Amino acid sequence: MLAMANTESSGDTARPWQCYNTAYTNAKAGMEGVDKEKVQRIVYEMSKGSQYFRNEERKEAFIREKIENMRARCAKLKPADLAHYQTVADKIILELEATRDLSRIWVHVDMDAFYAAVETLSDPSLKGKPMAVGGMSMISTANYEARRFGVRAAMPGFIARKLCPELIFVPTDFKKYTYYSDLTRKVFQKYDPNFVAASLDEAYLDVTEVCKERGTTGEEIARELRAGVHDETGGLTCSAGVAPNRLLAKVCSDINKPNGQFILPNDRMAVMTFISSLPVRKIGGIGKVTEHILRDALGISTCEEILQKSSYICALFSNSSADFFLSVGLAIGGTDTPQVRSRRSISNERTFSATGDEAFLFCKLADIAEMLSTDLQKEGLRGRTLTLKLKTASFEVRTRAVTSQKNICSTEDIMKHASKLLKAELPVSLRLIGLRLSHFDEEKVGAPSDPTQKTLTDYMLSGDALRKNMGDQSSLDLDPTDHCMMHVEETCLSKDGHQTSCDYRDPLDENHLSNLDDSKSTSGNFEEKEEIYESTSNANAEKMNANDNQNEDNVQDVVRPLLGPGYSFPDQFEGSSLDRVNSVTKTLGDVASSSVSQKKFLLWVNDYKCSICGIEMPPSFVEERQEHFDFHLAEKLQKEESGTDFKTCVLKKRNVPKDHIASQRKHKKQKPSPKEGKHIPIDAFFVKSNQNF
DNA sequence: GGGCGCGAGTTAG
DNA sequence: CTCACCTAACTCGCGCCC
Repeated sequence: MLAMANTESSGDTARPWQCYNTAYTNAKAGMEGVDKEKVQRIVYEMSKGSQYFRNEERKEAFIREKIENMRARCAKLKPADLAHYQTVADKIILELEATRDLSRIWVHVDMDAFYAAVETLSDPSLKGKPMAVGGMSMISTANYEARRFGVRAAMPGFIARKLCPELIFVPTDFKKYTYYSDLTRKVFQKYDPNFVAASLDEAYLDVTEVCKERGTTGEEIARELRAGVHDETGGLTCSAGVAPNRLLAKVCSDINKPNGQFILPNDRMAVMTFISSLPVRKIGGIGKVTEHILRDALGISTCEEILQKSSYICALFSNSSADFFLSVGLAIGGTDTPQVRSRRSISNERTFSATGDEAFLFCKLADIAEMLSTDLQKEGLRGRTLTLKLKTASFEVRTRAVTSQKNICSTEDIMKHASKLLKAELPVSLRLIGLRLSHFDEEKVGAPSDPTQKTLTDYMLSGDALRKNMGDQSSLDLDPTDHCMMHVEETCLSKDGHQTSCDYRDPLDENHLSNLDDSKSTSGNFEEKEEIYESTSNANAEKMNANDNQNEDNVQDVVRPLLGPGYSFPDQFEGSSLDRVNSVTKTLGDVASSSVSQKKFLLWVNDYKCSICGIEMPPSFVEERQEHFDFHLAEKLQKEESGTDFKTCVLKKRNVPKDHIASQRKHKKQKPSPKEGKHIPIDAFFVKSNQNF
């Protein structure tokens, strides 16, 4: 964050890096004694000039402006206003104080450099050497040896290597961490059967009862528990914080990291002394932006100062924010029995090298839709609001949402809405696409969310990161689903999920047209909905299966005749074999649904626009080959093929009675199809193997 | 003026 | 040799509609 006061002459000239602070230039456990200035300088040198850096600057400027506004508002406050806000603050403080509960003993357990420690356990030769779990583009965790160089989680690997050239990179192995996490949880269970798992390597335990039963202290319990974790896991260490509430316990577990513990007694005086000198940044929920705002707008750095400036807090922030800040100042946190909060949304996103190739983007979108659908089915969730997230080549993030009348969960339904949203943004050059589903079906509320950490790790598991870190070969056998949460009953579960989802989706499909009409009349969200029709004819599906075994020799042999003269063929498809053709005939569709092993092949058709291998085809191309599009790719096919080395092909086909099309067209803004009735336009379809172009 | 939908921003690891 | 900065879930505030 910018250390300089906003109005002062900028220090850019002398030491520009001092102004460039990212999340990971902040001190973390194990980073004491790090040459912070040197780290900052290197991070700055590596970053400056990049699109990422420019975007960071843009964000910073925005925050500075926000702070400037707040300062202006502060300056305008008259003594009478301040007196008013002081009474408001005092009232809130009294109310909060009344809720203070010092009767519970909470323990926050945090594994030390968890992923790195697990990796060292399975490969002892790593011991004592600086090591990071992750790859060149992102690091998940660094061990303590590496942290001494300033390397830490959420830092891009190439910067980490610059900071520490000796750094050993170990790829993420989620399965392993889940296994060890389960071992630690077995230990937690003994002290609090209702413990709250915050992530794979963190948990909160209410040990009040255990302490009573055994007539012992939180300190003793923490010691015993840590020893238990160490034994059970065969050598992993953890740190613990013992305090009267979860907010404090979390802060405390960080104090004597690694392999240590800190106890804050259940005594108001002790608690207040502890909190008063604590920097606000140490509090969970206060990140770099909030820290910046508190410091530069209000001159607040420690928790004590929150209370001292409580009138300003109430004057500047919303009720809920003010409540939060004041409770932090009072060191009041959660002490209740953990209410298992059901998740509110579920999402999936992927980063790739920035491109404006629409075919590629739709292909990515389909991948993400499928992954999201898989996750939804795993959890048995359906939701109404779909949000598309985009990150442009310049790192600007956009989100676009739609809320539909019915709950959705299938890949098709997701794509139906997602492709609309994406289409509206074209043309754009993107480096990330994500999809989120929220607004869940009420009947399914209460499903406990899996607190498993799915953050940096997931990125490491995604094809993109793997590809970057390893050769093409190795990513072939990496099916991301392999690494996903290992429920023991996974297979049965996912089957059930599938079944149920089909059960309720199929009737909807039958009513598809009327559904569309309904939602159209009741909601303005789907103006162009009429474009999309699906048809999943069983006859066609069977036809396809009958021809399932057909083999093709070469991508080029299939595609070249379709391209006709005048189109060049990208080199990278040279010699690719079409060994997994699974459609009826040698049509475009076949090519599309084929896994072109090792090589990415992509075909996209949309409103008479068609591109093959990134080459855009003229409208006549599709028109001339109309018969080739007359096929369906049944979902069945996807299911059968999932788990093989290629992903999926989604086809949206317009296949409705002529008169219906005509009536729909009336509402359409775009120009009607040139040969109405004869044509069967296809909305979009995609294919991919696991490779980059 | 409450509820809802959407978009942006924040946090954590 | 070079290149390379993530992902999930939440919260807040605004604008719209009844």
